[in-house]
Amino acid sequence: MSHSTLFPKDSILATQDSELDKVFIIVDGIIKLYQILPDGRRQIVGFLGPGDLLGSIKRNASVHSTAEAVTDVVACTFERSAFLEFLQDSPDLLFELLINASDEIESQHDHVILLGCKRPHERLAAFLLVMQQRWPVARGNGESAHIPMARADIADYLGLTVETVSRTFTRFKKLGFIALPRTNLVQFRDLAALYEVAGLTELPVRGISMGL
Amino acid sequence: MSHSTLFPKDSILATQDSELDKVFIIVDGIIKLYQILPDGRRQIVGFLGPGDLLGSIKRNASVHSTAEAVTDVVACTFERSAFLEFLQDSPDLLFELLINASDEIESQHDHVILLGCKRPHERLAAFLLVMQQRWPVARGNGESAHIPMARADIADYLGLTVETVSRTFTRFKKLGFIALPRTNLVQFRDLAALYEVAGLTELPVRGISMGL
DNA sequence: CGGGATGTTGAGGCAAGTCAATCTAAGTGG
DNA sequence: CCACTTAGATTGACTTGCCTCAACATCCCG
Repeated sequence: MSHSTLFPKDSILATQDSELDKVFIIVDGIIKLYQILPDGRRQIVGFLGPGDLLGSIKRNASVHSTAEAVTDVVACTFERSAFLEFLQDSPDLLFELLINASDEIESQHDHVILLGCKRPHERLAAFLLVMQQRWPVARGNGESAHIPMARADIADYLGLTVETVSRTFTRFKKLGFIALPRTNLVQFRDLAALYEVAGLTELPVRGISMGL
Repeated sequence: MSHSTLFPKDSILATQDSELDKVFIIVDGIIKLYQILPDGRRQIVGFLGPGDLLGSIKRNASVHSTAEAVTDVVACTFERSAFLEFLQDSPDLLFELLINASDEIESQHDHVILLGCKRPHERLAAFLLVMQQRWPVARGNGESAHIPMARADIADYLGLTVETVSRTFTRFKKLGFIALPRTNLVQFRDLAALYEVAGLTELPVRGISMGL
């Protein structure tokens, strides 16, 4: 009924505006969901990780975003038709999915607010804090987060340029908020300050994400 | 089990971060959903109109956005508990809601893309075109749209200032794309040009919106 | 017919984008 | 194992589009 598949880094799991007759549950790795405008501008609408769901529930299964593996990804693959049949027989799961979809709508609202009225340093601070909580990784001595995506990905997610993202990282370093032993390893030196900058008192607790 | 209520213009149907034990189905009028940051910045995350649904499905029914009537609103009101019971007994409706939630996620993706990488005139053009299709109103001689919300609402929805919105309206007038007999009546003079500017070939067809 | 709220227009500043150069890290092949 | 290559990240100089601030116009509503 389902089987596990390995998608190597940079491989495409689904393409913008094309049919997709599969539903994936991410087991390991990170996926980015993005759309590209005709002139090349790109917006990443979200990231998916272990436990998250990728695929359209709708009958006409056209997918609106491209899903690309940021790291090697292991995903559990279902045929969409089989997945839908299974759904028909278990209203509990159906309800569960609806709850998750509600959570996803809230997450997208957060993203809209981030893009609509926050400044670059607020955006990056919020991003780093969410990354830290969402996919905990092997930690060093203090609190730290592994950032699997490239600066360009962060930029396209936050609605900024790579240069601005890079400068903001440097600013955070100079302010003593973080340390950057490697480009993709953030060590938190002053979490309180980051929460302050991000305009958050606590991080929202949400269920699994649904990517489509 | 349910009853119709009139909410006068500017009245609040739900408040950010407070409990809401009701579920509304909008019968008439327009509602704006927004969040306000501690320092007063506001982002409108969406508008709801006839047929759209307002309220949380989750058990812990905390609402994350404020819902305010842009015009006089007539809404069909359900107790959330009763609504949930009714849902339990009709998996078809449950599935229907899941489809609508998927649509809503796509709409929010569109909004994210608009805020993340589009320029002011592209944002306004897209907004006007969506408004025209979404809630068709009594039309004049040519194609036109009634815009019930104030400039400040449009600005906060598009992530711009009122000044920029106003200037962009003026620009569209001068370019002959639209005419503005009244501030809230847009007559389309060159739809093709607006589609071009908005970067759209066709408008996405979506089901009802779900506001939470 | 006021008067306050809303919308428009103008002038100027600045934050973030653009362009360009440098630095770093990770491969790749001899 | 080390030189070479290349992609990614950082830093700097410059530009500009949108925001800010301010004045004025217009529209409602009492």
